[in-house]
Amino acid sequence: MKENIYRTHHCIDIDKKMVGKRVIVSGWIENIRDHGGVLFLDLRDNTETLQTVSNDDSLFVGLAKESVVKLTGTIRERSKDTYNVRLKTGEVEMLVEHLEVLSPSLHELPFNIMTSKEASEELRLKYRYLDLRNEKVRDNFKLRSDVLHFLRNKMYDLGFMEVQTPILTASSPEGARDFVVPSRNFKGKFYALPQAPQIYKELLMVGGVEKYFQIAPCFRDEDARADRTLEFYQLDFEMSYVTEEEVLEIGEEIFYDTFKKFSNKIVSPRPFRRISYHEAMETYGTDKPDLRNPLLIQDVSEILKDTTFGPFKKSYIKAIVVSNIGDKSNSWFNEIVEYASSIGMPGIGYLTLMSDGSFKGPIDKFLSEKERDDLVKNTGITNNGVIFFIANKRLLTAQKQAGQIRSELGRKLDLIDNNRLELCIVKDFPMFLYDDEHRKYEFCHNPFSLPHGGISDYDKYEDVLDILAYQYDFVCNGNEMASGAIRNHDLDSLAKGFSVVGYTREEVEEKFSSIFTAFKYGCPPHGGMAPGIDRILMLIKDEPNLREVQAFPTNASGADNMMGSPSILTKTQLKELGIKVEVKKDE
RNA sequence: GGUCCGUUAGUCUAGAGGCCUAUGACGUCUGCCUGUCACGCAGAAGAUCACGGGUUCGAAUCCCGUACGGACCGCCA
Repeated sequence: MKENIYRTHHCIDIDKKMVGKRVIVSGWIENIRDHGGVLFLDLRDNTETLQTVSNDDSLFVGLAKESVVKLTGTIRERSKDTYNVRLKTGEVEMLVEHLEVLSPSLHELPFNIMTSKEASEELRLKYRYLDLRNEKVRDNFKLRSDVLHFLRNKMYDLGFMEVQTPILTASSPEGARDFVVPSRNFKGKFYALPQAPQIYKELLMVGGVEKYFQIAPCFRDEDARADRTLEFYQLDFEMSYVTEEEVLEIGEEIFYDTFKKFSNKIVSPRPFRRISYHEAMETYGTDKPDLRNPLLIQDVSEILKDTTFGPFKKSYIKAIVVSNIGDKSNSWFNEIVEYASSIGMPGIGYLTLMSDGSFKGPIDKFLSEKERDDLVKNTGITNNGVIFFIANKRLLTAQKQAGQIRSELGRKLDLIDNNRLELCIVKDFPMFLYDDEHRKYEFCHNPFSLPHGGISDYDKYEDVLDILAYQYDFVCNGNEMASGAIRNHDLDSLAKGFSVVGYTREEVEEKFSSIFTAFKYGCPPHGGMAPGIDRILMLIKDEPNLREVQAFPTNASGADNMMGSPSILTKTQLKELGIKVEVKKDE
């Protein structure tokens, strides 16, 4: 370590070899122990804690923990019986000759530094700088730094070029709400913060950057969740002249190598399983399946198509078979029923297969002999197993509810192996979904994705819902980790897609004029994706929420009580921007 | 926009209509202690039980509303 006026050494460098040397160290007072005649002061710096000692009762008087001090003294060996094996400096101590308070701390702290993770998140975020003094908290950011370093190196090694794209950009229709920034020079106009550098990276392809990447901040003005914050970072990349598989292989390398290097968990081997969106919805009831959960969803609509049980009639019926839980208590099953009710299911049927081959359960009396036989034959249920039935007249609802029941059963039965990182790739997303509520089509994912058959798909399929796109998500343990696509660079085809969701060609050309103009000058076929940095870190560190891996996050409502943001502007600021604020009072 | 959960000294927490003049631990302050290391011992201070209203003879405790915090649904191409 370089010497300066504050230190000749960091604590970590002080060991037996230093005995007899006069050193200067600076850092925080972690603790003071007064034994009457001998006093200990633990000094913590960025690297380690060092015990210092004085026989002068007056030297440490009035000092508050967490004050910043500079200590000058001589290193001496401790007697063997007072070694502290928990400190790397534990065989030595400093006999303090001089103490200088560089910056005192208040005597009473908002929380104990060493156990800050036990304090409420609200307090931790308000005093994040104190929280960060806890090495366990700071570890996440050391890891974040290491992962960013690793990813950046990897992208350079793979031949990608780092390009930084604007933070002040244009608001775009479709997608999430934009955060907007008023313009002073163009009164009444606004910049928007990027939800992702989507357009820019495609323009880079047009500009001849064949392999682009960026560790890009993304902003979305939507309500947060444990795994969703207003701003987050993506390893955004895009490549020219590639097929879907080639992009997926790069993605696999990034995820596999990163998890392998930084996590102790078992990482699923490459290649990751490819699962079509259709299969994911049918088998897992979600487009982000947790493959650690061994339970699978089966469709029994055909077997029960003539059922006499009212709630099953004319419905899509999904089944989940669980082995060996037939002897669970009534209250256990009641909890499942309650859970089903809590997610809006009118009820959930279940049957237990008894050793004599009969079923036990409230809906057994509605089954015909053939239905019973077919269920046993087709579902693979074994003695003492239970079939749960999830039925709904809408396919998507039946699938999603079955997915939620699958997750709940997995949790409740402790079927999730927390020591694994199970990755898969969900692909072949439909280009469009139908929004029942608003009675219109909408893009399933990204409007700029390429349909499998290009523009000809719009002629090939009578129903646009049948059009599949080169669109893919990387999923790990039930979390969406990355999203990407082979993009559509054919203007007619793009415009066709937008027309399905209700935009005229003119509107599209205007709203996306940059890309619609650029593509007229020769655009290489291209595709890419964007792994979420924060979620990768969250999984590696097993943190329950994203905020634990962000240095200064907002709270779950999007407010920052440390900085006081969002905040009001002064009248002068507003005037300069030409903005008048009218806050409607709720009545 | 909606649903659910929470809010008690600086911090974490006990508390289930009268045992509350509110428990314990940590922290803070004072004193004692020459080998501790989350030192120990003795003592002290520190809480309008988030706020407003209601029910009740009586509310930290039950009800309603508000604020704040969290999880989820909607939303997140």
